[in-house]
Amino acid sequence: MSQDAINNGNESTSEATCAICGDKSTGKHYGAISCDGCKGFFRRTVRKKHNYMCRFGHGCTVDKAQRNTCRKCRYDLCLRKGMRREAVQMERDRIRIHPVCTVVNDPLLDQLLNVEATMRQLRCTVITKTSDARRQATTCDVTDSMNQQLILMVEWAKSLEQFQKLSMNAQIALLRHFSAQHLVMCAAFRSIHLNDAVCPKVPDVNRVAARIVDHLTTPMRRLHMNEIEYVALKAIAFFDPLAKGADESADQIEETRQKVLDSFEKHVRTVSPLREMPRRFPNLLLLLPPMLAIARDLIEDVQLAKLFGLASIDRLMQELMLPPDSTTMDKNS
Amino acid sequence: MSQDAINNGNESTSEATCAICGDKSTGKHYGAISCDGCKGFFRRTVRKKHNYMCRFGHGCTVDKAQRNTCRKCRYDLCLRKGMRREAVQMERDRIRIHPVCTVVNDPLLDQLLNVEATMRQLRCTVITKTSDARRQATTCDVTDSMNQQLILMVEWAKSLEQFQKLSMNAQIALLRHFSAQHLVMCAAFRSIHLNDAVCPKVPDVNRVAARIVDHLTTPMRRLHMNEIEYVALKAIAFFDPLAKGADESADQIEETRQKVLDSFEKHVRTVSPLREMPRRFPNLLLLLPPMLAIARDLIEDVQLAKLFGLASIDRLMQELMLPPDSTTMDKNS
DNA sequence: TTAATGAGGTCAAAGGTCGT
DNA sequence: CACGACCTTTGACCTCATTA
Repeated sequence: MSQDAINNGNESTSEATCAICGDKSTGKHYGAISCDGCKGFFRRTVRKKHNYMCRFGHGCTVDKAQRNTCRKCRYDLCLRKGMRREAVQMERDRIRIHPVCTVVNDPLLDQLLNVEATMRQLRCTVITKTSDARRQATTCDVTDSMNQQLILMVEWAKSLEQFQKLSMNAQIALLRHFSAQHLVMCAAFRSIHLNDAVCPKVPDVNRVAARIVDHLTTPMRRLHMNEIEYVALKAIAFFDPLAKGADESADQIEETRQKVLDSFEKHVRTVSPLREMPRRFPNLLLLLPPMLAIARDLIEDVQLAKLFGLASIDRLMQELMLPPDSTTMDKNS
Repeated sequence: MSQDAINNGNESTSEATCAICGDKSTGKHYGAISCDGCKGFFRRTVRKKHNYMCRFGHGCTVDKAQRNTCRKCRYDLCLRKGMRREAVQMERDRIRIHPVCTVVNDPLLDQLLNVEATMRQLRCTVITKTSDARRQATTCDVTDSMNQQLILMVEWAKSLEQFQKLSMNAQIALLRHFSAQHLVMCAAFRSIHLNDAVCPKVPDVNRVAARIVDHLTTPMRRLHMNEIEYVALKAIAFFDPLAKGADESADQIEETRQKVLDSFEKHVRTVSPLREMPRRFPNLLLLLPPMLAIARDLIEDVQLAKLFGLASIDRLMQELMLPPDSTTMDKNS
């Protein structure tokens, strides 16, 4: 009887009781019978490489009520009771990729998204109108496609009230400054869900296309960049107070940029609020330098192509992508 | 049906509204839908065992504007709306061990700062050795100065263990990729505390110099960028996994970049955690695109200068700043 | 084949922080 | 010192692959 009582007592405590804090256990975790609390605590500690310090004398009681009072003593006890750091695995992929927030609550991002949707519809129209017949992908097609994109960019900008309010000079400056970046950014983002390359196999643009995929699309994919983040980043790149010729409106442009930046940051924090993906926001911003680099190479390519008469550079492309001093003797200017 | 309607009506307001004061709620706290203010107020009250008394007639209005007028009535309303004292837990372990730190506690940033200090000392040596006599600022002096900076950059990189661990190819790739950016970044940051321009008045480099001041130094000044932030940003720009030729070591480089990014972000949050300067961190990162743009212009200028024989391009500069295929028929190569 | 086990992840509601 | 906007941690409750 007494033996039974003693055995049962021992059994029931060790089987159903957390070896660390005495709470109800949910099985063996990382090598020790423990509760969900101590399990989670140990995993987070190992994953985040936490280093705790005891503010008292390393003799803190670790029970259900006080286990959160000192993390150092709790962690030490985890180890002493048999938990092993190696048993904690690498972080896995998310199970549910944020089913929430399909809707944006931010009016600014909302506006940008709406404009983007309008442009997407418009693109179909423009594209079918311009290159109606199915031809093989030639350099000509590529420049055609670029021209369409540039037309769309102008339309896109014009539908932004923040752009409308600017002086004509500033508007032109921003468009010129952004045009190549726009092409690159569009191509990169649109290729996220594609398996193959961005562009048709034209050797001339192939170099740029490959870099877009390697330097932009791949990182975007890795970051699971979504459309909201895309429109926000595009607006930040577009409203550049340093754009050549926009000096007088720089403050106004900067103000818009800061507003978008603010909404952008809030959004990213909401979508991936966790320590799960820290650095997500800065990493999205770090897409901008390579984007700029590729855009500049694209401009050089276009200049070269023009120089050798390899591409049909139309008026808009000339105006937007090539430096003003390179303008050919144009009667209209 | 009608009940449902009524409930839904109530729900929608009670979901987003603090049951105690009517402010915007942040969820359920201690048993009642409430705002952060009432949540904090209730916790402090319970933890500190406060006993309030109403100086009026126990009929005080508790709304967003007047909730701080009478603590007794606010507390009573908390209870009446469903908050439970038992839901407030005991004090936990501190999250932040380091209260305030004027000194950098981050080993990574510490390392970068130390290397920077060493380089500063070294610079004096190099400069006095190379341009010992006081000559007037000529194009030659400018290229001399650039050469010195490049030598320093190589030394700087070599003292970083994260750099030493890389393959030779990757090391060269990073140095080549960064050289022009290094010149621009150094110049920009060193000019923060200067009143006049960065460079001597040589027309050739004047264009770049002016842009450095306008596009980088001025924003840096406005952001009150400090040295820690400078070394961190420099490291982030330097460890670029997309550097041409560093592909095999890209993962290693990316890892270093992410570590610096992490420390950088933590630092900025510590130094200006305030509502005062939100967006400080992203704005520091947004210095990178203009930095890159100017660096590329600088390279073009150097190429032009070389083409017209205007500058003495020495071996190191040739190796680091000019594209590999532009190498002149050099006996040594 | 199914139930149990122990990895993983989720997210509401606790916690704490720190400029005002 | 209190307030409250903002950020982190906790742990009850899930999913999933492997195993008995």
